[in-house]
Amino acid sequence: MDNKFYEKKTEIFKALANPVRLQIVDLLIDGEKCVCEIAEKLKCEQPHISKSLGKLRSAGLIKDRKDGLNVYYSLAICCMREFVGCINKMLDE
Amino acid sequence: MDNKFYEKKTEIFKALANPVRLQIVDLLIDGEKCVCEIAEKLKCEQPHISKSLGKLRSAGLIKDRKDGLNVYYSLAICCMREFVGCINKMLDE
DNA sequence: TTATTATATGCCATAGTTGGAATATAAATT
DNA sequence: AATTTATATTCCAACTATGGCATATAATAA
Repeated sequence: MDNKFYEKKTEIFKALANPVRLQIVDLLIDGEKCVCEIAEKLKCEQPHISKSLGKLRSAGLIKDRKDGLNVYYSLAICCMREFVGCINKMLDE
Repeated sequence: MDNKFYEKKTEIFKALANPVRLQIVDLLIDGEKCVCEIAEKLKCEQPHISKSLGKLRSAGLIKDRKDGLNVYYSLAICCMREFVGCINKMLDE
């Protein structure tokens, strides 16, 4: 199979392979949030959250919307909810 | 949320965050395969494939079945096929 | 027992990731 | 224009992953 395909796919899973970024995805499953809201809920430094969001965004998993001083992030792919749900169910066992 | 939950979940995505391991998952979507079969199809060294399978297995994504000298691996979670399908569709665009 | 075959493990240099602290940018307010 | 607030970027030391090669294990066959 083509290299580029698997490289892009790898980037997607790398973006998800971090506890803070997975928590961000879980927050966004409940609807769009701005950076400071996420930083506050996860009790993380703002630059850390900003970098985490950048990684998720450049992998194509989330999108952003600017409004004044705030930047709001939300999920960009449909199947995230289902897959995370399935993984959660698997982890329950 | 509890640390252990997100650590385990992170381990799952880390296991998937590698082009060779993603290719292995794609092969296993078509049915169980032994190590040498996978190594041959992916044109990789056997130790490399063996370590890759070990990582996928300890994350709980695949399971193994021994039969004589061979060890056959297959997918252990249901939703892998759907999620990979969705990611592939997303990458087409 | 010895040889063969399939698989797993250990070692290791290189490359990539992590998150903290300081700093930069950019929009809104005074 | 100066200040404030939200977000993004840079630098960097500590940590972790990567894959090649040699070697170990384990099952079968001769």
